[in-house]
Amino acid sequence: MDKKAVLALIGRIHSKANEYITQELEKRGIRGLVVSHGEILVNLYRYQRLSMKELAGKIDKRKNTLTVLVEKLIEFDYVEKTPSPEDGRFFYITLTEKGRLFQKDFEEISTNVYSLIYTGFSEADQEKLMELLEKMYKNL
Amino acid sequence: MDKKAVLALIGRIHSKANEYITQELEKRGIRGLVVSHGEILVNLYRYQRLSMKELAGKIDKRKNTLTVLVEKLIEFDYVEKTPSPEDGRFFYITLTEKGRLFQKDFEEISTNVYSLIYTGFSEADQEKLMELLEKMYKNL
DNA sequence: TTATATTAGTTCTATATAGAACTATTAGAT
DNA sequence: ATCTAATAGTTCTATATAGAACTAATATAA
Repeated sequence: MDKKAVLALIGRIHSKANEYITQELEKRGIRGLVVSHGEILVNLYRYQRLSMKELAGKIDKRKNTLTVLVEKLIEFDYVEKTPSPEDGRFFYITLTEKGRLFQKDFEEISTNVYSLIYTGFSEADQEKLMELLEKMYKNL
Repeated sequence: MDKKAVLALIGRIHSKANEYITQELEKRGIRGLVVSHGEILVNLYRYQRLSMKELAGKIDKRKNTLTVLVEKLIEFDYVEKTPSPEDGRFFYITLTEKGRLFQKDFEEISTNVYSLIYTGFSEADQEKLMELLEKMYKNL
């Protein structure tokens, strides 16, 4: 195979994986959300409370994109946004009860997608792949 | 590093690489085009004449997306579209003179981006990476 | 031969995403 | 203390992308 196809391949994996995850979300009745919304929620499961800027950093998207993504999560009642009392520029995003309710689903989907993509991969392969991709990312 | 970060990493590489390529295009005065347009042109450099459906297959995008992408390439005079005389359902996309003129630029950009991302990679690393990514893609 | 199915492509609509310009708030310099 | 910088976030606009429904043309089956 042509080694010059690696970027195309990465793009295809990216979009196929997103497609798979979106389908898994729909299977569990989570409609209208895409992977980026899921990444936001997963970060909130881990950190409980994050500002817009922190979230943007975590999921590697611009802050205006975050505004749109979080608006949707608020609309669907997964998260809420409250202004910081200490610094009027900050807004804190936290999970609602409904948001917390879906934690298990998101964890299961994550487990499923990883066991799918890593089918046939040894531990060493998984580590090697991460190592090479990290090196590639740092080159960019 | 968490092996469960591989999809996020792939997404980041994908978008960083696209960003880099778009910047390289702009440096050479090619404005308004993104990587997908470049992929179309590169396929036309190789195959000269392709139908919309064939192009969609080559760049792994839906046919309605192709319609939009090709419209832009026509608008900027990189390609032209002519109906097939044999089968009225097909349209053939071919390069214009201006399109051919930029072949060298696209090839240089491709060479540059690959020498960038593969910095510090041995031949064996490059092959291993392709092998692992192909396996991952087939799993999806 | 004619009816049906398939195929190539477009149109319409929705949306994630980003760039640019903007507001509002806080920090820093003098 | 006041002026300027920086920072957090939003709004506006543009666009790649896809799903669904559509048109037009060809292939297939009866």
